[in-house]
Amino acid sequence: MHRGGDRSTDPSSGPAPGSRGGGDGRFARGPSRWSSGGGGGGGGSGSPPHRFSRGGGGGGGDGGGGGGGGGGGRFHPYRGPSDHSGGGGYRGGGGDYGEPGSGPRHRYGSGRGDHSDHDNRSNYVKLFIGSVPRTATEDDVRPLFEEHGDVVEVALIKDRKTGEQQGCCFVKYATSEEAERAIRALHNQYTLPGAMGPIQVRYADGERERHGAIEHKLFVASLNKQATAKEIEEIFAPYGHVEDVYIMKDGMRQSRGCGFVKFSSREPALAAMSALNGNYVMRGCEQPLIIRFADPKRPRPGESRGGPAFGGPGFSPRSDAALVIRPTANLDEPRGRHMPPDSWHPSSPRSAPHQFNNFGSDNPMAPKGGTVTSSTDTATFRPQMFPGNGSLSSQTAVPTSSHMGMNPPPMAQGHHLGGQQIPPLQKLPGLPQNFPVQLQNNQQGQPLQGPAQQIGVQVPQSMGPGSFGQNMLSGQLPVSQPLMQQNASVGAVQAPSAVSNSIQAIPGQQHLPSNVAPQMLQQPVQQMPSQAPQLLLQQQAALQSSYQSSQQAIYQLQQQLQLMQQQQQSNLNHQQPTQVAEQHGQPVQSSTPGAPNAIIPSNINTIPQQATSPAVPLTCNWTEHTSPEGFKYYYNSITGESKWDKPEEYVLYEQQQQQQQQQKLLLLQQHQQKLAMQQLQSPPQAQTHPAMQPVQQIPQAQGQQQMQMKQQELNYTQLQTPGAIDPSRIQQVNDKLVAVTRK
DNA sequence: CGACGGGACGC
DNA sequence: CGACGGGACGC
Repeated sequence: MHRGGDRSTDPSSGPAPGSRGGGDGRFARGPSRWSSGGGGGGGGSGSPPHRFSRGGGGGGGDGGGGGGGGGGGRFHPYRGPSDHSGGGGYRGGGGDYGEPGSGPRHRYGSGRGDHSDHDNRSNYVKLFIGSVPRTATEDDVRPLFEEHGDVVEVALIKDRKTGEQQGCCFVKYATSEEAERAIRALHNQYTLPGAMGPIQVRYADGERERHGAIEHKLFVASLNKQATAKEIEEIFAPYGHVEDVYIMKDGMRQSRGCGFVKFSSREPALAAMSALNGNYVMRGCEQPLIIRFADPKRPRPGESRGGPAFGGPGFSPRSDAALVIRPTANLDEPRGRHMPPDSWHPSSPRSAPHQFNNFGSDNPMAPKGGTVTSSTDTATFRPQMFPGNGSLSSQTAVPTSSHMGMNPPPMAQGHHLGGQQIPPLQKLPGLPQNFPVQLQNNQQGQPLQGPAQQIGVQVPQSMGPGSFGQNMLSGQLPVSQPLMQQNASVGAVQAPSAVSNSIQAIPGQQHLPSNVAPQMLQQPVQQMPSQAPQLLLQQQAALQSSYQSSQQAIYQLQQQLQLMQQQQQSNLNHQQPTQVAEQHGQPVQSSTPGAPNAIIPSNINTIPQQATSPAVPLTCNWTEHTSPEGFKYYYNSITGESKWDKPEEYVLYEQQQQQQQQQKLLLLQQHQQKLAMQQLQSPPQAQTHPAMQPVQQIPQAQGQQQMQMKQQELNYTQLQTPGAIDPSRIQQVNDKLVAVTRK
């Protein structure tokens, strides 16, 4: 489906044949796992060479005899050096591959598998490895992968006719855990001798449906053209595991200022987008990042395979962009038609950041060579807020959709991000030069510029790879978990222990999945009475953490809700469809407040046609899916019917979900506010620094007041609308919450 | 403003 | 078996 060759027809994408000098520069570029278009970005300045000889490897280097050892003393980072039982393992060049030594699964028989046990096929996970030099031998490749699991097979792909190697190979592991580990550890991070670039490690065709079929790719624009992929990754890493970063380059291999960032799941992508889009200004840039879900790659004519046939659930979109492409039409396009395949590039009116345009971050660019520095000081991060002339007056008629709101439910996202229904921009009165908080970290002496109402806040880099991002990946919090605890647990992940775990494994940062500047790993609220700037930074970090956990937790909630939907839909017969309502102890039904909707016979779902009454459709037999081409459609699990148009029942269902979600968000965000206030109220001994006080505390105090006021107001607002909640109302409330929460 | 990576997926 | 109906980026 999506292999490197996709763009082979694009002449501009091809490198000038001779111009690259054999790629030596890239060879030395270092183990960044990120592709950076064609060119080496910052060049190999100072970055250590690819990791040929590694710790325990012994034979990692030139292969040759190294491989023959059968992995004897090979270090296995994933299970410790001493435990290598992979007996038999690999022998030199022979086709005789060892079986997974202690593999938990069935054996596949030695050598080739029969059709008789085709079941077992699925027990091996095949990876496709790209950027393998044609001259490479198995000895060159296998040791690399042995470090991350028991390699069942390495197969260099040869042209069937000519017998020439094709520059890629397959590696099979027995388990997807191993495969996943290898991908994370090796993709774009290791350059084989003679290769033009780092190896590409991904699930092979066919495996992709089982693993990693879904990509969650963000298109990111307004990047600093000097930025390296690594720096970009650091910006996004706090929101989740960044799988890949690609910087788009022009013919001269200069950055075009835009690129793609891939997450491994949707929530962190959303979280990152929500937090950064329109808010985060890279150093040297005048515009904040623009972030959207990437358009799907152009659907190539004739590619409908690659996924299960259309018509049922079970296949997955190639990109979340699908959610954006098509306006979710329940509001103004009830008879939504499906868009023709030509419209993959809807004119993309940007969700113009109505926020602040003047930020004093005209810092001189950092020297290119210094790509190592954390991007901590390379950006201005502007949390989203609304201008308030000091007093977030209650009626900040907040523009509802032109800005990247906090977290509109997925359906609403389409409106925001798709840009197809963006109302005319509302000019916000008095865009604050002084107000929102210049979140800067440049410690190089740039004073906080504005009046006293500025708070420096640290950019999210402080979290490190082991923080909540991964938490989110590893699993959702139990649905039944109370909100507060959820939130607490999110915060807990930020505990220093979680972070330091990742530290200790870093002798040289470059071998980590994601780099963390060590200095950033301090506990945000660490006690350090000595230096005022430190304290400032710590407070900043604390604020930032709060903000981030907000994002994270909220998106976890969204994820939960999605999960709940799915569960409700797929386990109709086994599950109480009313957990959500019960959880809140209050009816969420709009038209029937107080109705006993907590007791819904599950068989109501078997008669969806009659259930068109908005009364009680807490579940829905229709589920939303996305075709391989990225179009949404709807599938009825009972009738097997599928249709493009959004069924009425589903619309209602969505509205309910939205309301429920809104409730949760309100609760969560209120809690966030409390947390934030706590943080503000007890800053770590910062008061001893008179110079900092005016800057820090005045706005904080104001913020508290505002927050409290705002919270009351919000509560009120919510109380006013227990029944019919219309989407725009929800959005307004939500936006207000955003404004408050982020303060 | 801007949109996809070098080619490459065997038996 | 068979497969997408019309128009189409204009201020």
